[in-house]
Amino acid sequence: MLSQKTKYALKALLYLAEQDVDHISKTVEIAEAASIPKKFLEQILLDLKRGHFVGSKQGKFGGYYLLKSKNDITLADIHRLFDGAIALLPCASLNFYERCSDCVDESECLLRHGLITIREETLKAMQGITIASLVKK
Amino acid sequence: MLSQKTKYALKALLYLAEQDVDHISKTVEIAEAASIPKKFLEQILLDLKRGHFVGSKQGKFGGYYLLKSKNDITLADIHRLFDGAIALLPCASLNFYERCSDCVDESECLLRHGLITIREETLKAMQGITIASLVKK
DNA sequence: TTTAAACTCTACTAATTTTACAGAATTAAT
DNA sequence: ATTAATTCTGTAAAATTAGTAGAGTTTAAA
Repeated sequence: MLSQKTKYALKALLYLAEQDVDHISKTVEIAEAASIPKKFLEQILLDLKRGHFVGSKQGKFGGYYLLKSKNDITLADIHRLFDGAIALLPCASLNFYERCSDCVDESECLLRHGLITIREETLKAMQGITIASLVKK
Repeated sequence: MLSQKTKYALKALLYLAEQDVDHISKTVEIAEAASIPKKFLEQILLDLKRGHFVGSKQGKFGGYYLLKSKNDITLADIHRLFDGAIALLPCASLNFYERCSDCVDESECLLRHGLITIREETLKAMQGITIASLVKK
């Protein structure tokens, strides 16, 4: 399941994607439109900025805007940024690989192969969902 | 990601699937073979029993055995039993449906449609992975 | 009928993660 | 200077997860 954070991040990105290009959205504006606690959203937008998905303008009349094209922001990207691995176990993950501490021989693990298959399929599906595809209905 | 509980449940089921039919496995035997804390495993096996995936024989020389065919136990089943919904949000779930509290109009929600697509695809993938398919390499 | 060896059940606890909130610092426009 | 915004760090409550404890129940066999 997605965490609230990821869900809020997606809703914020959707809001930004719906604005005119060059429009700069204040945090409070996004928070109200998308029903997100403002202080929590501040953190999320900072994370999105560090992930280079959004840009910001500081100071008075500042705010946030999409940095990447909405076609280039996928559900997989945002999931990885906030919730981490797509795979069901770290040992089956591409970007968050970690060995299982209780695993004697990874190549012998019956579970791992199946989980890699799942990861490949869900990843493909999640990469197919972009902010753009969500916005256009 | 899978919880430890789900991972342990799968490992326990894999162990049971590898035994001869009619063989009854003691909890301690499974725990040692699959590196699972015994007391934790007891709970897990009880849950698997309540889910009708395994059966048990009580008393001396008792233990656990597969109740369903290993072809009929899917990753989706076990995920649902221990970790709940396959979908990324409750509002996109079949078996664990719940309305989002912050959602004004569900039919208008841009996120939900995409998440339903994802759920359909991951569910199909997870239903394709059975204990049998995992055991036979 | 007693004992041993197993499952069954409920409750508890510790650690971790999630979900925020608070407030000071910084930046930029007027 | 002042105002209005982002930025940064730290804190805290709530929920979840992972695991432990211990008493109870069942069954087989001596």
